[in-house]
This record gives sequence, structure tokens and C-alpha cells, in this order.
Amino acid sequence: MSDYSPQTIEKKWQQRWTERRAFEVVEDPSKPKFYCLVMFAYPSGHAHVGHVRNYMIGDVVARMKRMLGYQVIHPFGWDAFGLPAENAAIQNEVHPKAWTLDNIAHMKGQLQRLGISYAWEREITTCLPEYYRWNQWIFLKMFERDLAYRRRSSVNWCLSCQTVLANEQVVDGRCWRCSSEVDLRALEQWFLRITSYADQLLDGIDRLTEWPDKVLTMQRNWIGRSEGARVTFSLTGEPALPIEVFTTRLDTIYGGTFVLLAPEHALVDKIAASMNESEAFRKRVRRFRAQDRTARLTGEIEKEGFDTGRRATNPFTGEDVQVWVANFVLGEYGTGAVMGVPAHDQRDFEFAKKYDLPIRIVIQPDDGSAPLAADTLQEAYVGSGRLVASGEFSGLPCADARTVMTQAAAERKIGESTVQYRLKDWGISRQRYWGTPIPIVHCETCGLVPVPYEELPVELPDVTTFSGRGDSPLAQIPEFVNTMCPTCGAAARRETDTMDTFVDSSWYYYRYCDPRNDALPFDPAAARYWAPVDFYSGGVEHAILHLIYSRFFCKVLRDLGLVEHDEPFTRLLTQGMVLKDGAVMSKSKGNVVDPDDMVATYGADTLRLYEMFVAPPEKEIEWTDSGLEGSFRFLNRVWRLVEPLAARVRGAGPPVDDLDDVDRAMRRKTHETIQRVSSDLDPRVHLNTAVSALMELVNDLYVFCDKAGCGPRTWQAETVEIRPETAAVLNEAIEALVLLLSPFTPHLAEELWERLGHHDGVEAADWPTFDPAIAKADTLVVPVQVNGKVRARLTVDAGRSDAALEADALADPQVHPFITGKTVAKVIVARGRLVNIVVK
RNA sequence: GCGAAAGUGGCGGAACUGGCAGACGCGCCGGAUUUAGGAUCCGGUGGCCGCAAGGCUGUGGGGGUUCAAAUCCCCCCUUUCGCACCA
Repeated sequence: MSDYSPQTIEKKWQQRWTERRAFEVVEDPSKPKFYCLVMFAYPSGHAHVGHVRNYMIGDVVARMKRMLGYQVIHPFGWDAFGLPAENAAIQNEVHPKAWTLDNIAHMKGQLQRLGISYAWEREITTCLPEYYRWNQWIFLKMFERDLAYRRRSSVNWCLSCQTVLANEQVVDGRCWRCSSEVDLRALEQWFLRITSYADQLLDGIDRLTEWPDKVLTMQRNWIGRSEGARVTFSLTGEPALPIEVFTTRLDTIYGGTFVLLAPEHALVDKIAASMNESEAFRKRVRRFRAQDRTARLTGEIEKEGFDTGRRATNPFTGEDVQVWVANFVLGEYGTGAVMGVPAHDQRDFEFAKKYDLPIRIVIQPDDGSAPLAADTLQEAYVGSGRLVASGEFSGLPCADARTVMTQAAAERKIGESTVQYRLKDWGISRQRYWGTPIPIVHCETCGLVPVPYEELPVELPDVTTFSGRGDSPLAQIPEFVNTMCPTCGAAARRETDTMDTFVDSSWYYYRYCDPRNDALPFDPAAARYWAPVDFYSGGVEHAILHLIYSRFFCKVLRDLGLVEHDEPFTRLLTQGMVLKDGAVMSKSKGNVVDPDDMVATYGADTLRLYEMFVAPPEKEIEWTDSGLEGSFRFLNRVWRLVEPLAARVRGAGPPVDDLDDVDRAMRRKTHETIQRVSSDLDPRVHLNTAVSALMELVNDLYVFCDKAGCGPRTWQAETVEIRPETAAVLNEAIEALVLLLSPFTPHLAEELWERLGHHDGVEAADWPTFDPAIAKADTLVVPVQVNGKVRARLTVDAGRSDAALEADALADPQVHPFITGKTVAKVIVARGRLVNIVVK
């Protein structure tokens, strides 16, 4: 008997898989397809055991689906543009491209040593012109449809990364990648009009039934749709300008006793300009504008305001109300101005109390509670009821009033119904080098001119020195910047910003379907076969970054006629992180575990099994060396059992029907295990319980072999003769074990499968099937309870009737003391599983 | 503050539509084998009482529904995550 030597067999099978092109696939309309995808990797240098957990989860799913007869596409690639490469270039004087490609080579080796079954021939790398060319192509299509546009606006600026960030990339006022502070800057920038898909993105959420609720909630919150109305107040005096406000409570407008402007509101400057002595006023405005942005956004600052001295007419009451500037009104939401209804909005109530502004009740609750009075009001009444003191609308219920009053506003041309979103257009300009050049030329006469499609890609020039500071590095390269206008031929300048790398990742899963296409991003026919992605696994940190951008791109590509579905990812699994010493693994914390070290010591199969077994995939896991050793022990146990037996039982043929009790019990366990593992893996992905079922099977096989005299613990087991009936049972059990184990530990499974006499590769084998009749136990142990407490156990035939069970239970000697002298009130027999005797 | 998820042995975790709580693994204890250690194999392992048979108790805390609750309902505590002046 040989020892289990993962180093030898893993190398052997990885080589065979490559030679056989075992995981490469083409479209095959005769078979059902399955698209299994894991989020592609940023090539940071080294993958750690936390990163690869996700790849191993995907691999279990892909390998199982393959064995179930699906045409499985399971690709991998590299999210290869981005700042770390550029920062590394600045620090180490390596070119970002060299740095990135070296990292990719290293990490690819790491993944290959883990035996992940990727279709490597479909590998994509986003920093290569053959990929980012299609970013440019899609961008131009969007530009044509006015989905990509340029505008000057206030944008998030990361002080450390020295570039603009999209709203989604700012977390609690800080940069999502480097956690440094983010400022607001007014810059001219490129945006993608994701807001024109806001409703589709929101409505689509209801159809994403196989996504975690948590992610859907986050997306709903992020889109932040609210229905309401815009109404126009008008400033009295000179200049007589309109003030548009957005409200979701038009029904309360008769209680609108003041108007609040955000410090950033354009009117604030105009009012200042119309003043004689404006300096004190401007100073107060500047103070508000300078207040910490995060604190303003999160409401952590004190609500303050000041009177502009101007008045505006409430279009419904005709009354003139005060106009104030308030620091809690957000310039970037709605119209940047709100009506103050202190009786029915808590913020306005506090503001009115502080500055002694009038409070007028216009809604009275209709739930029978006491009527509200302005002078005794302790807090705003935000509930529903009926309108009072609201002119012709008095008496209407709130909800009806909103409809009627919106109509009235529209007729009188003082307002209209609108839907407001929290979602903003996606700012994609980045003032950095290592990204996709935006394919636009600035011409003095023609304006913004798209680079013609036939001139794509606009390649990144080869920059050799990186300062890392200042404006876009591309702007420093005259050969790149200076060009001719494609329309008029005059001298013109190229756009020097590059695209956000989230553009690259918004559609890469389609490129895998047809990765070498040089006429289109991908052939629509290929996408029709493979897409949408059936199973997508990755970190929850992308809940409202990559996952919302991708949904947006999917809809755009659908409208461009490239795909036919509405949602890109049918099922989403958000995998838990791997912690060490209670913290997420990271280079800076110095707590990373390198998979290569684990592979060298225990083998890839042990690492894979451990990470799949220790917790459900969605949960985070705490790395423990002893747990890893447990998995190694189990695989050795499998080896010691199967390896010496393989040659002796192979080809034994199917077990006969007429088995003795011991053989039949073993066979039952085999079929039950197939059933359990199959249902644990699909559709649920309960990988940990699937593994535990396999451990039970192995435990039972040890006992079984011991009885048969051929087990690992038997002295001179090799010379003991195995009965043919038993050999057949063993062969069936061992083959099932190897097949069921193969998605988890493919190398070990391949080796044993070969030793069992199969030469086509375990990945090409059929997933084992079970016979429910065999899997079913023929005797059951039925607990008997008296008043809910277990007092005895009955061993009975599986088919025993409920009536017979009741009689057995009442006659049982162990039950007897608990029922004698008492009245049996009721006996419940729960579907042959349990008997409960109720006594008084 | 609002919302969601979770809370089960020393630890990671099982338990399908309410029906034997603690599968499986780690750790620990005991035994076999061994010169010894390691490895391996076998057995035990929620707590309390008991030599034992057995009994009592037990899924964050408290109440409730039910013949029966880790599971359903109400209140509270803790943790994690998300949202957070969005008018």
C-alpha cells in the first residue's frame, strides 16, 4: 500500500487536465448550458486563502454541474487596470503593465496549483487593448445615445488617489479603496446616465428572486426612489426669481410657513448680489459651505440657519413667507430648496422652534386621537389624517389630497408631479494613467468629437515616469494629446481622462462568451447561448458597486441589441470572508496565509476541503490550522480505505437484490449519501453539510470493512477473501464516494477513479444516482414521549401503521411507569416518526 | 434613531414544511498498538445528581401559542451588517 501523496498526484492531474483541455467548452445546443462565474480578480500580486475561497466555491458548483450533464462555462480573468499598479510604478519604478502582467502570471500559477477547473483559453485581461477597445466601443455607443455626456459639476475628489470618485465609491465620506478623505470639487467630467435606467433597475429587483435579500435592500436604498411634486414658490421683490422645491407631502403645503435654501443653492449667490451690504451674509454662507461634508450628510451637525431677509409667495396660500438658508438642506438632492412645514416635518419643527417661525397645523389625525394644537405641539405630526385650514382641499384625506393637489398645481402651472432618486449619474472620468482612454477628441470648432470606430482602440501611450501628482498623466504627453479632429481635420486635443475601472467589470462576463472577437465586444449568438450567468459568487462589498453597474450595462447592451435578457446574474451568492486572528486577511496586517504554503504542506485538496467544510459559503470563517489538519486526516482516511481496495473490488458489477443485513445496510448508506450530497449541492449550496455526509459514509465504510475483514484496521487485510456480494456493495459505495468527493477534492478523486479502472477522467463521469427505495431505511427507531418527554424508543419496520405504533407505545415496559395510575388523554403519532402520549 | 440578519457544548457548526437538540469536524479524556513519541485504530465527551440503572436540566433572557418550540408570536438584551437630516 502506498501513502497518500498529494504533491505527486496533484501535479499529475493538473497536467492531464491541461493536455486533455478538460474544461474548455464550446456552444452545444443539444445540451443545457450552465454559466458558473466568480468575480474576476484584481492582480494585486498574491492571492491568499481568503480570495481563493470564492474560486473553490465556484469550482465545486462548476464540477458538479458538469457531471450532471450541463455544458458548463467556467471562465476566469483579470480586472487589470487600476491605481495600485500606478502607485507601484511610482514607488518601485516598474511600468504598471509589467507590474500587472507579472502579478497575473504569479496568481494564475497559484490558481492552477489549486486545480480550479477554469476554461483558461477564455481568460481575459482588461488592461490589454484587445479588451479595452470594447470599453471604448460601448462608450461611443452610449455617447451616440446620449447615455454618456460631459458636464461640469461638483464631484468627489480623493485627496490620496488624486482622482475623482463616483458616488458609489465614497463610503461614509471616505474613499472606498484607500479610506482617505474625499473633498468636493467642481470639475468638468464624463458621466454615464445610469439615472435614465433608475426605474428599470428598481423594478428589476423584484425579479431577482435568487439574490440575497440583503443585497436587494441595499440596491433599493441606493436607488432611493421617492414620488412627490415640484412646486414653485416665487421670490418677491427684485429680482423676482422662482424657487422650485421638491416635496413628497404636497398635502401639507398650506402649513408651509417658510422656505429653506441649501447653502450651495444658486439663488443664494444671486440674493447676495442684490444686497447693499452683503459681506456679513456671504460670510455666513461660506461658513455653512465649509462645514464638514460628512457631518452634513449624516446629520451630525447642529441644524442652523439664517434669514435672507427676502420673502417668497406660497403658491397655494398666496401668502408671503420667509426665505432662510439652512445647513441641513442638501444642495445635491432634489432642487436644493425645500418648503418648511414645521407642524408635519420633524426637522422643520425643530428649526421653527429654534428660530421662532410660525407653526400651522394642516393635518388632523383621523384615528380618533385628540386634535392637535399648534401651541401645544411637542413634535411634528408626520402621520396621516385629514386636511384642515387648507382652503378648498380641507377635509380630504392626505393621500387623496396629494393626488388632487398635484393635479391642481399642474393646471395652475405652479408645479407638477415628479419622481426623485437618490441615485446619481455615474461619474467615470479618472485623472490617472492606468485605465481605458476615453475615445473623444476636443475640437475648437466641432466640440466633442467621437473617435471613429475604425480607429479604435485609442491605445494608452507608453509612459515611463509617473509623478503621481497633478492632473491626468496623459495630458503630459504631447504625442498623445495632439491630434486631428476626425470631423474637420483641424488640430485638436484628445481627452486625457481615463475610465473608471468599474466600466471594465460591468460587462466582462459577456466577453468570456466570445473572448477573441475582433469585430464586436462579443457575438450576440454566443451570448444568447451562454448568458445570463446562472451562478455568480463574490464578495458582498460589491452590492452597490459592480452589481448595480453591471445591471445597468446589461440593460444598455440589451437596448443596443447585443443581449436579449434583462438581468445579467440569475443567482447570486455572497461568500463570507476568511479571517485570521479575528481580522480580515491583508498584507498590511501581516496575517495572510498563502495557498501555496498550504499546497506544499497538505496539498490543494486538503485546503479546498477545509474551506468548504468549516462553514456555509455565505458565512465568514476563522482560519485554524487544526481544522486544516482535520481535513488532511480525512483525506488520508479516504486514501487508506480506497487505495488498497480499489484493485480488489473494481468491476464487481451492481449489487444483487438479495443481500444480507450488513451488506444491505451499507448499500442503504451509499444511496442515502448520494441523495444527501446531491440535494445539499443543488439547488442549495450547502457545501459544509455535503462534506459531513461524505465523512459519515467513510466512517460507516470503516466499520463495514472491519466486519468484512478487509478494512484498514484489519491485520493482513489483503489476504482476506471478499465475498462477491460484498465486493459489489463495496465497489458501488467507493465509486459513489469518489464521484461525490470529486468536486471538492478533484485530484484525489481522479487518482482513485483511475485506480478503480476508469480512464476517462472523473470530471467526464456522470453524477451518481440513487434509488429512493434503497436509500430508505427498512427499520426505524421511533421515540415515544410521555407529555413531551422521551421515555422509550421503539425499533419497528418502516411500514408499520400509526395504529400499530400507538399500541406498541402504550404496551412498552419503559413507558409503563409513566402512564400507570394516570388517564391517557390523547396519543399523537406524527407521521411514523414519533409517538407522544398525553396523560393527566 | 430606522431596518435586516444572527445568538445552539470548550470551539467551528448540524437539525427539511414545529416532532429524538448537539450530525460532522476540531479540542479534550480513556483504551489498543508502540521501547518511547508521533501516526493510526477503537470508545467516551452539553450541564447537574448518581457506583450504576436512571433522573433532572438545557438552544441569549422573560412571557405566550401547541400534545410537542432552537424553529411560530410578543417584550427585552447582545452582536454583525445596511441605511441614516434624501424633504
